[in-house]
This record gives sequence, C-alpha cells and structure tokens, in this order.
Amino acid sequence: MRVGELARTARVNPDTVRFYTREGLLQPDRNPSNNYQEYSSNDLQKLRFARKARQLGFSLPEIKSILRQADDQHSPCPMVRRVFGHRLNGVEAQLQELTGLRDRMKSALDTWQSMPDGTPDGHTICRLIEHWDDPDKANKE
Amino acid sequence: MRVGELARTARVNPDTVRFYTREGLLQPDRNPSNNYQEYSSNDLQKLRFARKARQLGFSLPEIKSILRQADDQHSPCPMVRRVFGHRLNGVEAQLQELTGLRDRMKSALDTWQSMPDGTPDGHTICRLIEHWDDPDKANKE
DNA sequence: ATTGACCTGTGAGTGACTCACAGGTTTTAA
DNA sequence: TTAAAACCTGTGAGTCACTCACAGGTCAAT
Repeated sequence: MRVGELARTARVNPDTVRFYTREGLLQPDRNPSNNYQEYSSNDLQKLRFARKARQLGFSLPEIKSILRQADDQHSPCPMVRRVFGHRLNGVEAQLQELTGLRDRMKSALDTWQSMPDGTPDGHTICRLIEHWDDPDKANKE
Repeated sequence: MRVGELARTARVNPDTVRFYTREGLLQPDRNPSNNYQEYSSNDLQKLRFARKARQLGFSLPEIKSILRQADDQHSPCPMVRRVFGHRLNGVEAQLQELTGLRDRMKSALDTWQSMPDGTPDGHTICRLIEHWDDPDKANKE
C-alpha cells in the first residue's frame, strides 16, 4: 500500500502517516522506479497501535521504542513494562479526574435545562464558575 | 495580587497566567506607578475555572467567550449551553474509549507480570500490538 | 547600597500534528 | 492518446497551549 491507502484504512490523515514515517515509526520500502513508499500490513498494525497508544498519552518517542522492541523478538523489555506501568497510573488518574468533571458538567447542564429557553442565565454561569470546585453549591439556589 | 501570588495560589505556572492575560482571558488592573498587573479574587476564580475547562477539552477561545458571557450578566447564553453540551458529548466518548483502553493495558500488564523477570517477551508485545483491537486474542496463548 | 526575588515585554522552542506548495507520477475516461 | 484528476514526493510553515529564555525595570531585606 501507499500512503493514501494506508491512511484511509487506518482512518488517519495521510500527513500523519508521512509524519510518522519521517519520525521513523514506520519504515516502508521504496519503489525505486518512482520513489513512492510501500507500506506492509505490519505497518498498518503499527500505525493502529500507535494511534491507540497516543490516546493513552504515550509520547511518540515512547511508542517508537515500544515498536522497536516488538521488532526485535530476542530482547527482553523491562523498559516497555515500566513505561506501560507508568502510563497506566497516569491514565487511571486522568480517568478519575475526567469522571468527576463530567458529572459536574452534567449537573450544570441539568440546571440550565430546567430554565425556560432564552432566559438570561449569566448568574448561573457565574455561580458555576465561582463554585466550580464546590459542586454542592453550584447546584443550589 | 500580582502574577506570582496568583500563580502560586492556583498552582499554575506564572507564565501561564501571563499568557492568559495576553490572550485576554484575564484582565487585571494596572498599577500605574510600576506598571505591574493587579489581579482580583475574581481573576483567581476565572483562572481556576479555565484550568478545569481546559482539562475537559475546551479551547482557549471557547473559555474566553464563556468567561465573557459570565461577565455580562444581562445576556442569555445559548452559545455557552451549546458549547457545554457539545463538549459533554466529547468527554463522554473520550471517557468510554479511555476506559476500554485502560482495561486493555491492565490485562496486558497482568500477562507480563506472570512471567519471570527478564524473560524475553517480544512475542507478547507483538501479540499485544497485533491484536490491540481484539482484546480476547491479546490475552491468549 | 547591594543582593535577591520579583515584575515587564518580546521572541523563540516544544510536541504532535496539519496545511500549503511546487513539482513528479499514475489512473481514469473522453 | 491525451488531458484531467487524483495521487505521490520533500520541505517549510502554521497551529495550539503552553513554557522557557532573555534583557531590563522594581522592590524588600540585610
């Protein structure tokens, strides 16, 4: 496959594929006749993995070394284990925080929902902002 | 308060405070004698709100207009409602995705845990990458 | 009076893309 | 067959939300 096809099947911007290739995450062959890049299904797997890993907060250098380790079947990988463990902690924390904030948003939206449409609610926003750290107050009159 | 104190009490980098001020999110008074910026407790509230909103994925322009609406008590705010609703959807989706990925990470880590330390596990990484979208397989022999 | 901790504005750097451009290639379809 | 559309190439610049560095001004404490 070439960039466009790879990008389409992985639902990724072609420029991202090119960028990852520049950065060495993907190492496609080259068609010597036209200098086009030729990606394998292995590259597709790597690309998919990279995108998921990015969502989890891994950096490109981290992803790159994980991918390198995977290529080299014969080396142990305490590093990968460490990075994974570390990231897992971060993800858990983020998840907790996000859940709390989501609930806060929801109740704010509920409050607004119960007001007739078009009602001036600068006050509600104000209260929301003022008591953002204090969810009980934000919901009260 | 001046930048330093505001930044300290909100646990934010002073440069971020300066940046938000440049961007118009915060509008401190100026001490005309020394040209220093003077922040109010209202600014502190706005700053705290802005940081939370950022975590929820609001952009700075979005936060800015929410803050503007809050300043202007007398205008309705269908826009704020819309932006909030929109963001809430995004946050929910992100939360769902993140939860799934977290579980995937956890089980991968469990698999690795059960192997003696230092064991070459390139295979596991490979399997993890190959079957990243297929959680059942990633955990099987 | 000097040190050190603050403040000022401006400009550059970061990470991870994303877009724009100029030019070469390949596919489609008239 | 040829022209147009749809690809590909590299490079460089733009984006967002910071973050750091710098050169110089201000202020409190010793």
